[in-house]
Amino acid sequence: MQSFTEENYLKTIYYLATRQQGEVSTNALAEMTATKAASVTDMLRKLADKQLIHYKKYQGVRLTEEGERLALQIIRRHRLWEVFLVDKLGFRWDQVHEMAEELEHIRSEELVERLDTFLGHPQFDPHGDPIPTPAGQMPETGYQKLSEMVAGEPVQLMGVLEHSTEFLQHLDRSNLTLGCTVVIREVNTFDRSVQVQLVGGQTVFISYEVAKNLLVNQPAG
Amino acid sequence: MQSFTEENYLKTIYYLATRQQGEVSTNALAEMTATKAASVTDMLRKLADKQLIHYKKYQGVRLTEEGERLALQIIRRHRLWEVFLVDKLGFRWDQVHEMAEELEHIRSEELVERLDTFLGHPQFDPHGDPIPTPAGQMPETGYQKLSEMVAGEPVQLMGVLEHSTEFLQHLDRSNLTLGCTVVIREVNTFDRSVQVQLVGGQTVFISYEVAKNLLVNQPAG
DNA sequence: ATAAAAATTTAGACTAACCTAAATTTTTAG
DNA sequence: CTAAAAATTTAGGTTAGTCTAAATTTTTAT
Ligand SMILES: [Mn+2]
Ligand SMILES: [Mn+2]
Ligand SMILES: [Mn+2]
Ligand SMILES: [Mn+2]
Repeated sequence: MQSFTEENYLKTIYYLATRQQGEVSTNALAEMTATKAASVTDMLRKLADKQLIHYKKYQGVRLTEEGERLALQIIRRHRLWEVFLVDKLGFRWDQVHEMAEELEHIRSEELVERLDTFLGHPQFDPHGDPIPTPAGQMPETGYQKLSEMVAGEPVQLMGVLEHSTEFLQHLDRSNLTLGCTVVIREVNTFDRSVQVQLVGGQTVFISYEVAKNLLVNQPAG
Repeated sequence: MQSFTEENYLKTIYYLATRQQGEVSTNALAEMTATKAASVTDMLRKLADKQLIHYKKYQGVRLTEEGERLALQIIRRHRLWEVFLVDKLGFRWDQVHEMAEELEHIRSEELVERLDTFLGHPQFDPHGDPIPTPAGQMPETGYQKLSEMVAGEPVQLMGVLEHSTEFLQHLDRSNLTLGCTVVIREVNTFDRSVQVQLVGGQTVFISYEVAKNLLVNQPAG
């Protein structure tokens, strides 16, 4: 049985590990959890004692199998609750993250499985993130960043890498909705901004900062 | 902003205050919260500092208006989540209390009001307990204990005073469901047990221990 | 009315999760 | 290959919420 805090560390270690190779550093964790490095060290020793992470002093940290299973369980709960808040209660996709941060810690296997059934076994959360399986597997998506695509291709907007209210509302104002198909008209070599055309014909300018955080796939392949 | 622990104390003070006259005692709180009297004293000083209770050393405790408002807000959340778990997720009425104990602390005004709308503004939780208003008023029910009724009257089973799994499952096995109408056939003067007849004709024997925890009203009046 | 019993508070300590400042180890740059 | 910089850990504290044991106040019973 883990505390809220321990669960949040596991989730954060998972998150950072998927965005880099090798071990996760103490400083990176301190920044993400908005605490100090000394506090992180304390917690790492505790999680290592519980066999949830591999930890050698000064060498960074990596989840054990059990630690990863727990992290994915928490992410599963987070994403299912987000689906509930959007699909059932009518919240917007930019409003749900903070509530899900609390709901993800409600501990009941049966609750989360019944919620999953109630929601119709969704595969993705409102931000396009895949929902881990009950057994603790993260589905592969094969999505690519819009910022890495070349002009000419039609792509479908599938997910976001940034979940802040500001970013999501910016997409709403640009008429960029998850699932929509766009054709890449031009990639500006100077600032790496992208110009895309929506199915309706509207042209949207997307800065590199934004394109970097948009996940797409190619409907053809 | 209160902690989980402070919220639980407020709720417990409210609960004990409605079941007796006068102030709530330190020992009663210690028993209900499964802590020790010394710990309760610490917390009472803290809640008094925050003006959530009236507290004079050795004299017991009473909620302030603000304290009562908060207590009722937490009870409102608890009962709405219980309705959600039973009506939407299909849990039985004897399974939901522990989960609601956690869910009641999720802090978002908008969440609870959207949940209320989603559930169709229910007036009662799965145990027949009235749901406080958003403004923090506890609706009056006028229900009476089955143990105080006399033979001959038809009554409707409206609520329970005991929420344990064992008690609720006992009612299920006795075919006593909320909302059902029964006629009181006999009240045994020796052990105060009650014999009632269901609409289908079945006769059920109810011990005083059980009858004391059943709330009914008289359909006529 | 007073002594014993019960209830309550105070004193002093513990744990989890955090902090700052100092010490240590690793990395980087000349 | 070393010295400075950066990262990390250790040392020593803090706060919330809990505990036990001792002191104090209130209640009860002769
Ligand atoms: Mn989220
Ligand atoms: Mn999400
Ligand atoms: Mn309950
Ligand atoms: Mn209830």
